[in-house]
Amino acid sequence: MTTKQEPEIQSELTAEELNEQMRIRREKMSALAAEGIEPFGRKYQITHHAADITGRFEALEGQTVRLAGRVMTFRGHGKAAFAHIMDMSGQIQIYLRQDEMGTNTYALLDHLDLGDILGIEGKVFRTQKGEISVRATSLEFLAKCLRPLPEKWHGLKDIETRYRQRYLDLVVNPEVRQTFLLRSKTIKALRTLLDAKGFVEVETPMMHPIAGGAAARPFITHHNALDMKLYMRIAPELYLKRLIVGGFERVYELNRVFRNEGISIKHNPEFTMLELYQAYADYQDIMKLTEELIANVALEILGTTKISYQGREIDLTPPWNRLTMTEAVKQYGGVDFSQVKTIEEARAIADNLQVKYEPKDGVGGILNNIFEEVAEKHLIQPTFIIGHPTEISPLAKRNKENPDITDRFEAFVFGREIANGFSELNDPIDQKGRFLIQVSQRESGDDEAHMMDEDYITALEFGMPPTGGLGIGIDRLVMFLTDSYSIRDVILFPHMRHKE
RNA sequence: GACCCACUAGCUCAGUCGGUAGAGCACCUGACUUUUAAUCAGGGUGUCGAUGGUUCGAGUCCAUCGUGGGUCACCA
Repeated sequence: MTTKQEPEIQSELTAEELNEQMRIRREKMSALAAEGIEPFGRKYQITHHAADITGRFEALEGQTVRLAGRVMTFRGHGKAAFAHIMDMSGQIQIYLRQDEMGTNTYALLDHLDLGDILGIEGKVFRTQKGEISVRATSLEFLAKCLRPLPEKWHGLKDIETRYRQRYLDLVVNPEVRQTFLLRSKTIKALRTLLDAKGFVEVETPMMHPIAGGAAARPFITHHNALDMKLYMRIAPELYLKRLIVGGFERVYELNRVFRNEGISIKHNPEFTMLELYQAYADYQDIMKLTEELIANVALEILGTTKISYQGREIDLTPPWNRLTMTEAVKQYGGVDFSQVKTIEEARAIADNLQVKYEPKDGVGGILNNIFEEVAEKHLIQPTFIIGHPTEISPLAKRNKENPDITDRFEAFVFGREIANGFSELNDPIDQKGRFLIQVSQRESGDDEAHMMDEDYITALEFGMPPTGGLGIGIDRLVMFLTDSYSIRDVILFPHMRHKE
């Protein structure tokens, strides 16, 4: 005879693992259960949020309301008590009296802890000190909080804990909540603006057989059933342009891309990008669209196009300044690159300015390095840099007058690239040639060079209309709009090393 | 990847010259029916990030490691 053996599950923490406060909270939880009250309750129908009550006090005074939220403060006064509870909208004070709630219900407060989530029913009133409050008639435990919350006055400051346990950050640091609400509004505003212009939002693959559309190292994964290598996308560009070939004239995708690169205050391995493509437009049209989009989002979210970032005033009002890369290098580096024809001349100028370059860099690559070194940091006010070398722009259309540069722009704010766009290269012969150059660079060790994408060339051979395209780094945009120093402050769960 | 900084109670932080581990909030006990950083009386709850080393003695000095942050490199 065999008996089914239940595996012994060690789900509860041992007494040694619990500190005093956690132990006491668990005891209170057990005490509630012993009285037949579920410490982790069920559905609670609310009638109002905290801000509804404080905002419409005159209309609601004396009326019965139901609200729910987390207990943030508690002040006991014997047979009466005050608490603040916080919901999505904010906080409101609750006044509890033994004679109004009944001795039994009031006694439940003995088992209450800061952080517990309660449902409260009561009447709206104003205290003698003038605070709009709810006079509780009943109380329900919706979730017991078994761990002590961070301190009410100083909040949670430890950066590691704030990122690893973002929920705590959100509970105790109201400005963090604001930042992420603003992020959500920014993304919504962008969608609304684009939808109004006839752009269609699409979803293209995040797992690519060939990682294209940008110069970056990809994350590599594996499909078991097909036994094939896949790359997490570094950009949706080549798929979105296939849709332009297919007749979608205005498309956009606003979602995550993944780049296997370093982490910094400006870089997270996964970040959010808006990419859009507009058929029959060129980079000039897209520049106008870019400044209009960003200015309108700021207006929508902040009510102004003049923002303050890290103590600097930044005016996002269109039109933004436009400067060619060569002009920028002349203005900020004092060197005239317009007449440079040979690699030797370019290297000499770079050496003179102590700007580094690699053997693979041509005249255009060196110009770009110099630009980044001498000019970028000066571009505080919104500026479009245009006329990027063809060498560093393998997907952009050549300029009609000068085939060595492209009809491309990058938008800089506070010295940081915030957008990148160009007239798309729709000539399949030229595109194949550019890919071949990339492939040879890749073979000589540049693992950020493009891979050959024959299928994309085939798509172009069917004919892609002249098209303007744009990419906007949404995290960086949100950083500006929320005056956030680090990209981690606008990403809910930034990348962290696995602990333990 | 290099360099610099941080890591002490649940949280925010002190900790002198190497000599028994501290404060505020939170928590516990008691009082209190309009408080709001409630107040009053009492109570320190700790693997000082980890491991070695020096020393009679290490939170403190040294080394290595871990995690996080910053600067640089990298990332057009």
